[in-house]
Formats: sequence, C-alpha cells, structure tokens
Amino acid sequence: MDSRIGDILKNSQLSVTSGRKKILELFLNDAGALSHGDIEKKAGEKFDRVTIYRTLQVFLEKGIIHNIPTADNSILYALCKDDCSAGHHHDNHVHFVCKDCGSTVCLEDVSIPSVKLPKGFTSTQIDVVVSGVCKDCK
Amino acid sequence: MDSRIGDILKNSQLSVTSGRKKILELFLNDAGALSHGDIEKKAGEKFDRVTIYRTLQVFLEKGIIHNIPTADNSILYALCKDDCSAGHHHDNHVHFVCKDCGSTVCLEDVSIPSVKLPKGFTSTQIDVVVSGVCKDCK
DNA sequence: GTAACTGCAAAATATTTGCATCCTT
DNA sequence: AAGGATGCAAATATTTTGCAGTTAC
Repeated sequence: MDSRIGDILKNSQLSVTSGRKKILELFLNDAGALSHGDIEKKAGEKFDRVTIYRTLQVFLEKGIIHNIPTADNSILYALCKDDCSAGHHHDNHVHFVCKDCGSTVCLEDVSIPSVKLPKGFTSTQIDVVVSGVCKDCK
Repeated sequence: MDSRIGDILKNSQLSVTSGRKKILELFLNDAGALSHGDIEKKAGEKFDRVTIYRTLQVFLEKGIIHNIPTADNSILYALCKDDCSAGHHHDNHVHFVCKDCGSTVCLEDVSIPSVKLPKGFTSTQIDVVVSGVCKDCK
C-alpha cells in the first residue's frame, strides 16, 4: 500500500479508516479525475454511496482533492498538489477532457495563461478546461 | 417585446411558443448566466419545471444557449453569440463567477489566451472560468 | 473511553419519461 | 388538420440527513 496514503490523511488530521484509504488509493493510482460514479464502480461495491459523498466532501474541505468544472457539468474530483492547503487551492493547471474516451487528466506542465480582467474585477481562481482528443485516442 | 426573440426561434426552426419566448426573454434581459432554478424563479411560477428542462435542452441542441462549467459544478446557461450554430460553438470568451453575489457573467471582451498542449493532444474547445469578486461587489 | 466514522433507512431534490391535451403553423 | 409543445403524473436518479452501531486513536 502506498505510504503516502496514511501521510496525507494524518496531515489533514483525519482518522485513517479503510474507506478513506481506499478512495485515496483510487486517486493516487488513477492519474486522471474521478466522478462519484467512477469511485463507486472502481471501489468494487465495497462501501456505501453515502460514505463516498461524505468522504469526498471531507477531502474537499481539507484540500486533499479539488473539483473540476467540466463542459458537460458532470462533477469530477482530482488530487490536489502538495501546495494546496485547506481552503486555499493553488490549482493553476489546465484540465483536459477527452471527448473520445471521456477521461479527464490534469496537464500539470501546462501553465495557466494570465487573463486580463476588466477594471474592478478581482480574480482568486482561474480554471481552464480544454476539450478535445487526447494522445491515446488520436 | 424584443423582436430578436421571434427571430432567434425562427432561425432555429422552432415553434414560437409563449414558454420559449419567456425563457429567451430572460436570457436577453439578464446579461449573465442563468441556472434552471433562476429561470424557475424569474419566470414567476408560470410554467412547469419539465417545460424548462425541455426548453433548455432544445436551446442547447440548437445552439441558442450554451452551458458554462463552474467551479462549484452548478449548471449554468448563457446565450450564445451569433457565430454559434447548432453543435458548433465558438464560445471563446471568459466566464466570470462572482463569489460574493454569485452572479456569472460573460466577459465578451476578454479573449481566451492560447494554451499550449502537450504533443498528441488536440483541442476543440477551451473554457475559462475565473472566480473572484466582480466590480459591483468590490 | 471518547470522539469520529460508517452503514442503513428515509427524506428531500433533481431529472427523465409517457401520455393526453393544447397550441403553432 | 398535423406535428410539435406543454402540463401532469409518475418513474428514476441524486444528494442530504438522522441515528445507531462500529472503529480509530
């Protein structure tokens, strides 16, 4: 088992339970983003829908994961990088949604271009979602 | 009544009905984006939830409106520009979500910066959602 | 042992579908 | 008149909440 799992949970002052470990493991193994449904499937019917809801919510609050806005408005979650802390995301990378295989990946190495806002607007977060065809589906 | 309303519907080969006119009017009057709930409220209990669902879906298919991915994953819709046609959106502007007043507006005059994708990736659409404080809430 | 977490049941919401009726063309 | 659009009812799906039993620390 990945030693990072316990560390991440402890760092966020969460009890280390089997459910949380399992969900966290899914995120660590799967480079991409996962929806509630994905987790339910991949976890292998092991635990309750409700537990997944609550776990994802706690992870969000603690800054372990973040949610990704998608063009089709499905709800996706992905691991945050180390420099995310509770309530303060520095999630400045591009998300890519493949229209063929449906997977969503974080393009860590593509930096978010700066956006010039009109006078009076202040930005605290910028999400960029690119839709298209990924390298595996080409 | 705004003469554009009838034109838009006719151009999309849709029957001009009171429900569609009303919903379209809301979009034309309100510069920002609307959620299903917003429409229900603003329409003044006049028509059925189901009609709203179906109308929004038809508008989406015809390219009259598009949906906006938001950081909190609520579903928002906004009018498409003239150069949108059914199934082919050229929705290349930035969306701004105000964390204070909750409104979402399209920043038509802020162009989408180009994004360099890794080898093998092809993009067909880029959505940029900026979260922050708008000029009215500052 | 205590506080936190989980599972089950159930409630509250949201979305989809079928069908009869009404409206637009 | 014919086809599409609407409203109502009901079926599904999704998310939230309460509570009792279990587990982590």
